[in-house]
Amino acid sequence: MTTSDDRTPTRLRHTPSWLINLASAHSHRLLAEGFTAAGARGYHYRLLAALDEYGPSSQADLGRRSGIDRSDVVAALNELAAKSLVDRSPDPSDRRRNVITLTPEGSRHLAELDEVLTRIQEDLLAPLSEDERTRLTELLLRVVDHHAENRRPG
Amino acid sequence: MTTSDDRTPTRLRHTPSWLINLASAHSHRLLAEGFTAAGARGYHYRLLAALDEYGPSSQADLGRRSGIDRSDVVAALNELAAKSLVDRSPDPSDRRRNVITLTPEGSRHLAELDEVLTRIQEDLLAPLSEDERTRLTELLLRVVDHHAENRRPG
DNA sequence: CGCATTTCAGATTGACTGAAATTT
DNA sequence: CAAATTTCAGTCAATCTGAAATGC
Repeated sequence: MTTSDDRTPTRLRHTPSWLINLASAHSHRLLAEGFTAAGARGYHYRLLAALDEYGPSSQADLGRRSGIDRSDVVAALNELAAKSLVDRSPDPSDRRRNVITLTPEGSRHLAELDEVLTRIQEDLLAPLSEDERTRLTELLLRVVDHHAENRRPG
Repeated sequence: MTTSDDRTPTRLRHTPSWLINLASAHSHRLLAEGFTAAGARGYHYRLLAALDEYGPSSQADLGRRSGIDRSDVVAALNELAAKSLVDRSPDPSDRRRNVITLTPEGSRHLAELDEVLTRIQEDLLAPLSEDERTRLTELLLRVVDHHAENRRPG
């Protein structure tokens, strides 16, 4: 990123996909700073949040719920397990699977990251009023849901 | 990506940074498909658009205007020059610089990519009315401008 | 001298592909 | 047998860092 200042090509300046991308870049930078300072990255947060919300899960389920590719779930869980934030053990009821469980340290870490995330929202949406934030969220949710629906295999 | 279906962690489902990121992922995927089919990628479009709008420029200026790192400008221009979409020649008035110029083929290609981009907007914002699209654009523009301002050296 | 410009070599992150081994 | 799961070995685009060479 680093643009959309007054000299950005005008054809882009009002193009939704461009603005979304820029906004995403800003949000991404803020998140990366915050998460790095807390010793994590985006994939870690998403996996921990999914685990917290759904309880112990197989890696494939975690991937589906967090929107992370099966293959990247493996790598990110390796990192989380190395820090004892999750536990990985074979599922006795289906020996293809691992059961991933959030550890107490993992929960604590997730709480930290939740705070980071909350702080980032404030920062990211600073120029908008409460009402405007709500409207933006609602509009984005509809866009996102629309495309999510048109992309489910099942 | 691939989520925000009904099973996305609820703490994320209404989090603006998450929604922005998901929307960006969708838009990114659509753009990548469209641009790849046209034999280009994002950097190419941004450089061609900046050239079209500001006329012949140095690489450093192009980088500032398109928001692309100096170092990546070099690589992307190599690719554009190899396809004769831009011309690169030394600036006689400042021999540190190259002058990059859009060729007629480059203009034609840019027109193609503009069409792709227009089509993508339609696709991306399909679930929103005209009014809603305008509101979304306006809200995003304010967010983006806010962060752009707080990041200019000059 | 300090500064701007171009270039190269490299790293990182997020997203994704293909294929193998195992088990259902 | 077909299908699901985990894993590894890669690719790719976008972003950014550092350092060198050249010229202002």
